[in-house]
Amino acid sequence: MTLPESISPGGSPTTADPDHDDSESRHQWDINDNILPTIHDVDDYRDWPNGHCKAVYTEGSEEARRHASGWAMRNTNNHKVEILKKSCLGVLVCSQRCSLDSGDTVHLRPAICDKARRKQLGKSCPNPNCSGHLELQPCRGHCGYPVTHFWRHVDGVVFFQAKGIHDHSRPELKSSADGRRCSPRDNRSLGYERARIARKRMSPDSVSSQELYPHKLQHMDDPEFTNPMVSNEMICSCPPFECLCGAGTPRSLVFHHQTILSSVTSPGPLVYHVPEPTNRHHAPGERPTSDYVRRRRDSYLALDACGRDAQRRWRR
DNA sequence: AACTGCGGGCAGA
DNA sequence: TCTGCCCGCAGTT
Ligand SMILES: [Zn+2]
Ligand SMILES: [Zn+2]
Repeated sequence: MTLPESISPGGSPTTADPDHDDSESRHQWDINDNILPTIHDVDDYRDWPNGHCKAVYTEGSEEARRHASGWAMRNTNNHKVEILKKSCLGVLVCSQRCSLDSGDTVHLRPAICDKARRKQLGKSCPNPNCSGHLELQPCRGHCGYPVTHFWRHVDGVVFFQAKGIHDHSRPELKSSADGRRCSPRDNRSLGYERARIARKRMSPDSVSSQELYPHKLQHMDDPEFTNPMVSNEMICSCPPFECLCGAGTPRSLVFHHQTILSSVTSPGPLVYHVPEPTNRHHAPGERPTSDYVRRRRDSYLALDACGRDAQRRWRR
């Protein structure tokens, strides 16, 4: 497979370092393999896996046993008994994409149950100063389809594999969604009681703070990954390292994304979006590290075929 | 009432 | 054949 020339920034070397120890080299298996390797060391459970990643858990992990995730994942028919498959439901957002003065935005957790989810849609935005309603921002993180999670139990170990990069913000955690479900003040239809709603404060867990980010490169597999370019306003699938400087809104980068977004008719992974020059994602004057260059290239490779399919679909 | 997993069935690639 | 997705069923929380 060949890469577009422009992915290689500034003529930097793009040879991969075979000794580099990352999750991809640690997990040489695929969830569909007939024989999975004997596992010696396992991973700590993570709420927010993102990107094409794998993990091995023990059945001692409550979350792994329940096939849990921070993302709202619903069971889907895999036509395979051994492998449980789930797909992402996305996130509930305000139709007006409102934000508080603090910059907080709405990102409620979609109900897993179809019936319950239908009831959520159309309810008023929890922001007292907003007349918007809740709508579902679907996940299109895997070739235009929802991100999928696969779970497989073999001899007491739990193999986990994810496919796709979520193109939406994180929904609130299940625990805080449960809390609101049980809270009587939230059980009424928001259409009826606007006055009381207006007095209600937004639940702190249903909003996200947009802090200022230091110049720092972060991998999407990082448990603490937060990409300001993946927000309700902006969709960017440039994988997997992005600079978090300036709260993700350096003017040129935003302009670049808007240009890209307006050139496609349907949202989805924009895998051929190649910011140019690549070191725009770095602190001014800093060269991209060879690690950055290598992993960026690898991630483009991983998404290459998938992205081509998606682009083809959109053009029709 | 909602969550979770299962599996039949259908459609499109 | 593979994948996405809809639907209903049943057991659990
Ligand atoms: Zn709103
Ligand atoms: Zn998603």
